[in-house]
Amino acid sequence: MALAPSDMFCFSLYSATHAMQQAYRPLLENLGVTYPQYLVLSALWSSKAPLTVGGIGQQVQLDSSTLTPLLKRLEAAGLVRRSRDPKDERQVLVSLTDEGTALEAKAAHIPECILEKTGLDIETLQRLRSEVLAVAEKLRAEDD
Amino acid sequence: MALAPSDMFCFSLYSATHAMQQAYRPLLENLGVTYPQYLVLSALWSSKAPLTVGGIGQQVQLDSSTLTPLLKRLEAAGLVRRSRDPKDERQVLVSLTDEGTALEAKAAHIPECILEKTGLDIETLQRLRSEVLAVAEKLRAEDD
DNA sequence: GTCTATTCCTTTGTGCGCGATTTAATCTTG
DNA sequence: CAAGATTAAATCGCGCACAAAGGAATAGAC
Repeated sequence: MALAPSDMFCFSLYSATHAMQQAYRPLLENLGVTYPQYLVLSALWSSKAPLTVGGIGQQVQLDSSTLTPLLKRLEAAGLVRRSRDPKDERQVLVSLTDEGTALEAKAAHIPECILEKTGLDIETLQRLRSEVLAVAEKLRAEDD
Repeated sequence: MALAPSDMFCFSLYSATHAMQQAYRPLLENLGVTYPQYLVLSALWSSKAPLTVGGIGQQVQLDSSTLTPLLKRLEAAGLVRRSRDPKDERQVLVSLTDEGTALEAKAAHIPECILEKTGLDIETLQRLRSEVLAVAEKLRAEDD
């Protein structure tokens, strides 16, 4: 394709992200959720208290126009509840149902499966993660 | 969010890919194309001969169900032509119009803009690219 | 207290991205 | 050459992803 180095780097991210989601797909199919839904559930699993839509958005870097329909699908699947915060009726509190909480156990083996599929050791993965995340943050910072 | 290392790595890819597309957005807006459309055009720009839908798909790692509508939009924008290959009527040949060819010049500054936004030197970018691409290929190979 | 600005979420519209299926052309095998 | 298999695109349905616009609740300024 003869792209410039920066374009090639960006395409590698783009391409790897798709390959990564394909790797998750069969594992998540058993849980009946998509990769973005899994990210949202992960945020809820590691939070004792309910989270607002905006709070979830900060963690997964998605805005409410993406999250609202996604959360409605999770609600329709019986995994989360959505309710207005009585203290501030602008906010919507998202909490796990029993079924949503129980799903964490069924998802417990996923990270190890993914680790295996990458064929990398944890140290390399962590180094790459921090390098990639640094680029992401730099790009977002440039986005005046 | 307290993810496992492999999950954190995958999330970094996911997150960086979105940040990257946001970085391209203002640059591509001037050309009137999206990031995936830019990838398809890049493939055509560096090919002297017309490409088939499948050939483009190999380069950008997308299948025909994604490319067909994308190519129709590029055609509607007057940037490409689509025609059945007379040698093999199953295939569709995609070629650049004059306007599509001319767009390459208007896109010439993009890689340098992106390079600047990342704040990285070319060597680091190339190393990261090859590491990320290696993971992508490993994941796709695992996808029996 | 009222008026305005801000914040939070939702809605709408467009464009990916992909699994699954369909259609049409070509290849294969007997 | 005819019948079935294979290949290339297109189609359909669903779920992101995000810009832009809208509505409801709160916060701030006076």
